Amino acid sequence: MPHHFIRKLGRYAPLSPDDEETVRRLAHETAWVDPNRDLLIDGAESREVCVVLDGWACAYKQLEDGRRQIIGFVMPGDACGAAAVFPDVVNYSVGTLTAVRAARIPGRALLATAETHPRILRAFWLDRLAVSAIQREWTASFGLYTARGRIAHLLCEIVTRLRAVGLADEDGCLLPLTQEDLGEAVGISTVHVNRTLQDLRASGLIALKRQQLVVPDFAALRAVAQFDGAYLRPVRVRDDHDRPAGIEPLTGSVLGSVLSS
Amino acid sequence: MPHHFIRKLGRYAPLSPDDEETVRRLAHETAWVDPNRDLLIDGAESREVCVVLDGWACAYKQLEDGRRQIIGFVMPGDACGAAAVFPDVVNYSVGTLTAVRAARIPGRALLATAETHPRILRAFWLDRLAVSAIQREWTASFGLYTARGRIAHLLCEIVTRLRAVGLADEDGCLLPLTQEDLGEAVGISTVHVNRTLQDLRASGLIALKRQQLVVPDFAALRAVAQFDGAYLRPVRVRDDHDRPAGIEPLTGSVLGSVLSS
DNA sequence: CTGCACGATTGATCCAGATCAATTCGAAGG
DNA sequence: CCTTCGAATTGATCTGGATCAATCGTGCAG
Repeated sequence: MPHHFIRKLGRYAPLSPDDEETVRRLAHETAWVDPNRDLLIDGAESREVCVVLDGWACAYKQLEDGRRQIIGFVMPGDACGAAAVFPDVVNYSVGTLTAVRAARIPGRALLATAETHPRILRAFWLDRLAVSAIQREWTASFGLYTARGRIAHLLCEIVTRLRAVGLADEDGCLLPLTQEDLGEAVGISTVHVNRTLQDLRASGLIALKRQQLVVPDFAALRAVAQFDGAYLRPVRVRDDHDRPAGIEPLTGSVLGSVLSS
Repeated sequence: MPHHFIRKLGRYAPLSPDDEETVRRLAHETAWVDPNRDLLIDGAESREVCVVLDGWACAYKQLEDGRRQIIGFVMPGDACGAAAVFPDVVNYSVGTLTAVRAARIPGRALLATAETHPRILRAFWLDRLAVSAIQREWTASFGLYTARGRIAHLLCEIVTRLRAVGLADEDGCLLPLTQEDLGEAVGISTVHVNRTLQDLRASGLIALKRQQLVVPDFAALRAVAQFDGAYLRPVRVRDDHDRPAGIEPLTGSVLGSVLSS
């Protein structure tokens, strides 16, 4: 079984066999969680990072009246919780959408590993930055596009992210979301999600049967969504020989002192 | 003249006089920038952090057809650019809304400082985390609330953030935004912004004349916006004596190795 | 096989907000 | 005082999407 978390991290920094083994050990203890359970609860203090290895979850905020807004999807290989490094109170929840196999990594263990495996930490941080970029993209998508565009945009994001972990092939992927989930994510009613999907289907942009999403012409869907996947591509960091004179790799003890303040 | 950047950082970590002096020196070289100029351009590579000391700017994304979406405001004391630590290509622009006094801190200088002044780095990071939290909040606000709620929510955010740097008093603040700016921020047409503001005024929730925003009853406005400012409050990080046994402050060289990969 | 439950689908109606088109106001400059 | 220009305001009309209310389809437990 491919390890989606390792594969994901590997996109951000080249991991040595030792790095990979270390990550595998960090996330070794896994457990299956039922659909519709919370992995992380709004307002709770979290000292560990939760890694989803299989299945889908979502970050969301919920109102007293029951309405909820999904603010991001957590897919195989994705991590969530605790701002990743600082023990902190999170101000959103993370709930499973399907059955999920998850690993909990104590912040302490992650930090200890960071000490000795800088590439792991780097990959982890870059992944967090990618999450921020996605969040910005959602904001823009909400403000600028109509239902059609928003859904198309979301589907582009999902396919692109799944491809990164090898869970989507050229022309589609598994999409274990109900139309209600989609609606809560893009901020439109279930009924309208249904009609919008029909519209996209009629335009030949997607096919969606059972939980199989097929995108016959990704470029066409991208055009509708005005989707530019650049924000999802791992940042290129220049090699050492490419670094301008004067910028030296730092060597002091930084992260530790920051945490202990 | 109060130094808003220092004041802002001081909220996240107690800064020693030396820390403060160091920040002051880092951000010493400032320049005034006209309104409607870009501090940061979408797609450009950035190796420095830009700190706004006075005036307002905004992060935004722009479409070919000219429409733009503001994805966040940059107010006195706020920093932007380059994911703060990693030299990187940014996928959004930052433009001034008013005249702005800004300082550019080379990533290199910031990192060197981080080495010797952990509290500064910590404050800086926590500030970045707060920005992420705000972004999540915007996503939720867009999906869940109607124009009235979104604008109320935005005003609550603005007042709360300005209070943190001493630029808002109990009952209001300066709001140097046009109705068009507001519209681009909450994803509503200018005309409707106008009508919504009138509505809020009629409800006695706000008064807005020239650029002065008055909020006679903040609690009432919060209620309309379902605004919970917890996400803007600096995270409490426990003191050393409060740390559970086994969690030691780390001391290895982490950040540097990460950057040099 | 039958009933059940949940998700997808459809139809009809209603409304928040967009869009288009003026008009008014206010501050700065001549 | 008069002009000008950007921003605020107002009115009229149009539409994307919400809402309410069924109905249909399908996998599943008894």
